[in-house]
Amino acid sequence: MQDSDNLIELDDVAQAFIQHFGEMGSRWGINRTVGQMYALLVISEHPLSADQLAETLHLSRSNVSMGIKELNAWNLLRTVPRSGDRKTYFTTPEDVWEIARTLIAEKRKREIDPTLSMMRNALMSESTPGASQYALSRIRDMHDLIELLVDWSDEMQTLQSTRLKQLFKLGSSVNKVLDLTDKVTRKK
Amino acid sequence: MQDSDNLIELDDVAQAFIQHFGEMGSRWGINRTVGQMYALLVISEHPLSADQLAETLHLSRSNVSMGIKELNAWNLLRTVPRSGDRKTYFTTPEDVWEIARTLIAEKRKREIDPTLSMMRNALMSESTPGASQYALSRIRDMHDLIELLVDWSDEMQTLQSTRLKQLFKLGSSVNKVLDLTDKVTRKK
DNA sequence: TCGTATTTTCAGTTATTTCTGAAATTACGA
DNA sequence: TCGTAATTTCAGAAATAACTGAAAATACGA
Repeated sequence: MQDSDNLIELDDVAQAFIQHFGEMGSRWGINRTVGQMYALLVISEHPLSADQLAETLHLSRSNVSMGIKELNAWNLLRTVPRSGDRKTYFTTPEDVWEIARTLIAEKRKREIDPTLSMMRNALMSESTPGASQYALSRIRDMHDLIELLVDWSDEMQTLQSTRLKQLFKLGSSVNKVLDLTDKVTRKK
Repeated sequence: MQDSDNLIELDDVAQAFIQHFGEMGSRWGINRTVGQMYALLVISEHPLSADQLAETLHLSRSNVSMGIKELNAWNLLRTVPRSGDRKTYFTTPEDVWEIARTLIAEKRKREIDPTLSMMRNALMSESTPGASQYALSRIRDMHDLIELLVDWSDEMQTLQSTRLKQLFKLGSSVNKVLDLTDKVTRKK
């Protein structure tokens, strides 16, 4: 079957959603077309083929191919095979919490870990003569803050979505719980 | 005093730190030179003039000017006037937690709020005929998740740094506290 | 295994962003 | 208030990123 892909019809809401993801793409560090592709896949009830993505979004087939590569590198796609059809169809995870987890993990890998390790490195060479003590202390502050957040985020990744939801809903009233914990654990 | 700015000497650690921020800049959605400028200011013990930034980092004066404008738009700079000197000198907040708070607030404003409001809009027009129910439900899921995180983040912003540190250190053992809270508050 | 539908690659083009020098503007000390 | 140091603006140049079509590679059904 070579060209019987049915073109996807986009209603106004879909149109706006896709366009927005395209425009925000640059701010989020992905390119326009990749943003649009993901947006379309998210709101599409059925898996789509690369051709359908290209046609619907008016992109070249090769552009879509690279976009898929990119999204795969981010672990953001699910592939759906169809028996008797050579094409591969793509969709996104149903659960938005799963998507969020993936995004956080991948962003961390790309945007944070390299920086952490660079800073760790700088702090190791503390012996290096000539390195400003002030600079090192700023770097240490930064390193420690980021490490704290990253470790915390790792632990959150292990919690179930329902638990996470509960925790986030709690918000700053955690404060009170902490007060309580303070008194209970009685760390001076 | 027109050209007696003393050039800043960069030791190896400083060099690596600055270069890294330059390279990561693109991933973080800022440009190379702005990243370098901020890195230098962070690890610099004393405030620096625009000329010093330009000289030290080998940037044109006009580029530095635009960089400062950008960093100001992000609320990431402190301006230090010097009596008897027309130049303005720049530095960053000392407290890395303050910097983090600012970054989070500004990123949210630029990268999340617009999306939230677009989605809210889509959900309002629920009456709009022709809009796919499936799409709307995915948008609602996404909206609710992001709103939850954003609201939580807002509340965190109100906590003191020490409290935040405590909370993040607690990590997933919050789980246990939650169990406890569950039992205490006895919400079915 | 063969033939072809499907996907990927990549060199070249187009679009976008970043950076610069020169000119205009601002603002401060004398 | 004047003169000039300091800063900003901006049009064009340079660098980077995104996108395309054509050709190569892959892989699946028959």
